Amino acid sequence: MASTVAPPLSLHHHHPHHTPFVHTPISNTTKHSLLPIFTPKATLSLSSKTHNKKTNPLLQEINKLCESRNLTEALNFLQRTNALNNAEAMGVLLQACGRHKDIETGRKVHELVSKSTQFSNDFVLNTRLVTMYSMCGSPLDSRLVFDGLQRKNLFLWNALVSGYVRNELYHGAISLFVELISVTEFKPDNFTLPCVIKACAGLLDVGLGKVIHGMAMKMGLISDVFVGNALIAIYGKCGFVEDAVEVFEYMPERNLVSWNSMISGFSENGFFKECYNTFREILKSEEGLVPDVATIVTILPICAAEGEVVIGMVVHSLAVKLGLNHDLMVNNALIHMYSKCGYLTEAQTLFAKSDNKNVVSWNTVIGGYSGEGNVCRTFDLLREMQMEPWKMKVNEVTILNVLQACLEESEMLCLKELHGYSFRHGLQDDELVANAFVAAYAKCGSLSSAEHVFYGIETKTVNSWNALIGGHAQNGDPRKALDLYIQMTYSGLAPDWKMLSARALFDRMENKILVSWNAMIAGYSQNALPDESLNLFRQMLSNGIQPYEIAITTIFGACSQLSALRLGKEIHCFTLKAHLIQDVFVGCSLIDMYAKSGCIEQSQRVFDSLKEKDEASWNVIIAGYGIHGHGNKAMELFEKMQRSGLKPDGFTFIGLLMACSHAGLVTDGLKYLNQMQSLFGIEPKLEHYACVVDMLGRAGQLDEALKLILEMPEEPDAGIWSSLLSSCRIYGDLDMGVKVAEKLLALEPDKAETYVLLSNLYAGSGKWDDVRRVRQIMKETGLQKDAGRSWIELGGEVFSFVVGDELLSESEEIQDVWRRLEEKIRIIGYKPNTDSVLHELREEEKIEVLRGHSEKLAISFGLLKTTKGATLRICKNLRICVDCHNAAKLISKAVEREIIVRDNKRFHHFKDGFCSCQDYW
DNA sequence: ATAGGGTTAG
Repeated sequence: MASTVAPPLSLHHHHPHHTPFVHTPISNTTKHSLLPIFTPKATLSLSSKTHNKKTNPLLQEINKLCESRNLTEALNFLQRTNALNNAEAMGVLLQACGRHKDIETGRKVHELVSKSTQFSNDFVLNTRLVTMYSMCGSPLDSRLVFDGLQRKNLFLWNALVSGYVRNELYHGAISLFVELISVTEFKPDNFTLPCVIKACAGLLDVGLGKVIHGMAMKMGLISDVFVGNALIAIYGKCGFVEDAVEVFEYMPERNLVSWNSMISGFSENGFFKECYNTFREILKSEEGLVPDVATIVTILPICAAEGEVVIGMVVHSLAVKLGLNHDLMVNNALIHMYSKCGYLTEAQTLFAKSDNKNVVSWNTVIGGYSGEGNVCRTFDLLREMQMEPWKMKVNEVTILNVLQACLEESEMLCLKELHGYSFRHGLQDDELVANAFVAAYAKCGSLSSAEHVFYGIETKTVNSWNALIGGHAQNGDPRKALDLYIQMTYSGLAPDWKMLSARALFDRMENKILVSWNAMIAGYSQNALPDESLNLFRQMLSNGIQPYEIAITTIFGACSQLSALRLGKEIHCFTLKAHLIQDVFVGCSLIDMYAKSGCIEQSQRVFDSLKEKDEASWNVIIAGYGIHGHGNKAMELFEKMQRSGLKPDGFTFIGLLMACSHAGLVTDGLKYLNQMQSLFGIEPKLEHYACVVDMLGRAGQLDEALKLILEMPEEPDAGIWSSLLSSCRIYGDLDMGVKVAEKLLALEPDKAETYVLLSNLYAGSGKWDDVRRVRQIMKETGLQKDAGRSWIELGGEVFSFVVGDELLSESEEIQDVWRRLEEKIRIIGYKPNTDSVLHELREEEKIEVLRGHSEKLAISFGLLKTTKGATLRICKNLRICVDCHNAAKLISKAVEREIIVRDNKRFHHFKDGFCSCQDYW
């Protein structure tokens, strides 16, 4: 976590990108005179009436009854006192009906009003009727009142339009507005426009918003605060912050709402520093602005999002000072802020102390615990919530928040329970809830459940599609995986699972297959997954749904997995056409895709083209150079990143340490591990230690690696031991290797990979008895090692080669190509290196085994199918062996081709007889 | 009489 917290409210200077948003106080002499000056037509002549209200005993009584929500009583009172003809009293009552959403009483009053000839044409009362109905959530009734009138005025039109907007009938509101300006004699005024602008905002239609903006200028209404505020709001919501700032800057008069709207707009668009600045300007403003509930409730989520608990606390104390902390929304926002910042105790205290709680309060406090994966506490609170005497009703946010807890620990049972629960509460069809379940099931490995929910969604949105595509991208195609799994069981690998139904098998799969058979499925999915994802993607397009950034990001992820460069390029073009290219997430995944497809230069180009670079953009390019073995370049970028004003985070260091590891930069790697904590205040996590252990191991410093494992504050996991074991194998340290293997097998007894490494370790030391023993164990337990496998993408199609593959129709041809190649490179020094053939075989047999290695097949096939000079890009599921590495170097020279091989860890660029890894991998 | 900004989830 960041160790430095900005001083409260005397905040950071502007970020270089954000400099346009500087608030300059408006000087009345300059800008003001350029603008048409708006003068309100209405004058204040109500003083006698308000006076009347205070002294008239009838009105006093009505007001009192309305205040205490006794609306029926108020109506009875009017009837008793024969005051039903008192327009003012009826008006007050209608207003109260609206305020308290009492449509029953409202209807009764309506009936009385419409019966009376005296009232039926009363503009004021009818306007109040229209408003009453819309406040009660029945804009249709408003419309009926409106349509029933012979004569209308602008007040009535405005009341109807605003009622439509209040009830989110945005299209309807805009239609009414069009009708108003085209067929009536009325001119929209400073009341009409804010409503219409809000309707545009509700539809996220900035285009129309700009049209209204233009109208406001022409009609001289632009200087109205309400119009200006509405414009600030729409621009902020639609991502047009610059326009919002412009409106704000040119407003001749501003009020607190204007400032609040600016904060909100900045926040919506991620300009958090500007939020604080604006907030600070409110506090020190010369007009004596005082923050209100809206201000507090807008600024707190920003502190929450940024983890700025110190600022949050300052806001908290300010709220107390202003007496706003008892407000429900403020209290909820405070609870949220504290829990998001990790101060759960404070959040809990505020929650417990407040005697005024609503669903949001409960949801927020639940969200605090679910966010940190506290399943028990989350479900306890959910139960507790419904035991409240007034039966707190759960809503879709409750489900979404509880769901979070299941996700953290992949709690499939909880997830299902929760799904059932949401059915019982009729929340299962909520768009967000349904999508969340698709994504959650997918994440927990249950793609079929995910699909089930997905196909049940009546109107699938972009997000529904994203959830399922994302699931496929992460887990592979579940149907095919299931088929594969059944095949496995029939081949005698897991006989006890044979009797189970296919569905139950699948349920077991979440825990078993994806973990235990991870390698096998990964091998399969690398072939099938991008197709599946892309099919869904195309289906989505043909359904007329425009992919958003997330879908694109997922597709790039799928391309990255396969090094499906052509596919990736296709989608790159698509993003250019769809104007999504400047999205930071898209940019980021694009950089990653190119890096993982072997085109680090393309990554750099995309990176350079990004107007806005965030931490993630830097992280991904640093990591990209890392897997390509360009350690120095990665370090250079790491320095540049800091100079650009961005702070490296945990992910940055993973990329950086990996880069050091691949390039053998041991000293630098150790330096960075130290600096992480001392200089940047980032606690190294297991992943970081894993990189360093890997780095030391690769460099042959096995003792150092072991020392680090034993000294690090976290419990080493299987990944770390496995990496050390693999280093022991490379450097032939049998003693340490055997000990490490023991550790590893205790942690993960079912992992074939461990046995293979161990067996290879024995083989490397010539201990063939032990090799046989290990292989026997594997046979008995039914564990199978992954076959070596390589892929090559040609013309958008993926060709896959398994070691010793003879099934391919071009098999003869390929072997022929290889024999000729072998002859060519023999002349320039190729000697088969049989050290990596870890079987008990005669030398000639070993050489024959070498010839069948999948990468050699893929290279041969690639040369056969491509034109002279074309670069070959090959993907391999395991580490490339010494012999293939040697051969590839020489081939690159002999046939003057660049060959790029991605193995399971990194890239090798073979060119002119050399490899980019400088034979260190 | 009619208007603008604001809490959880995404």
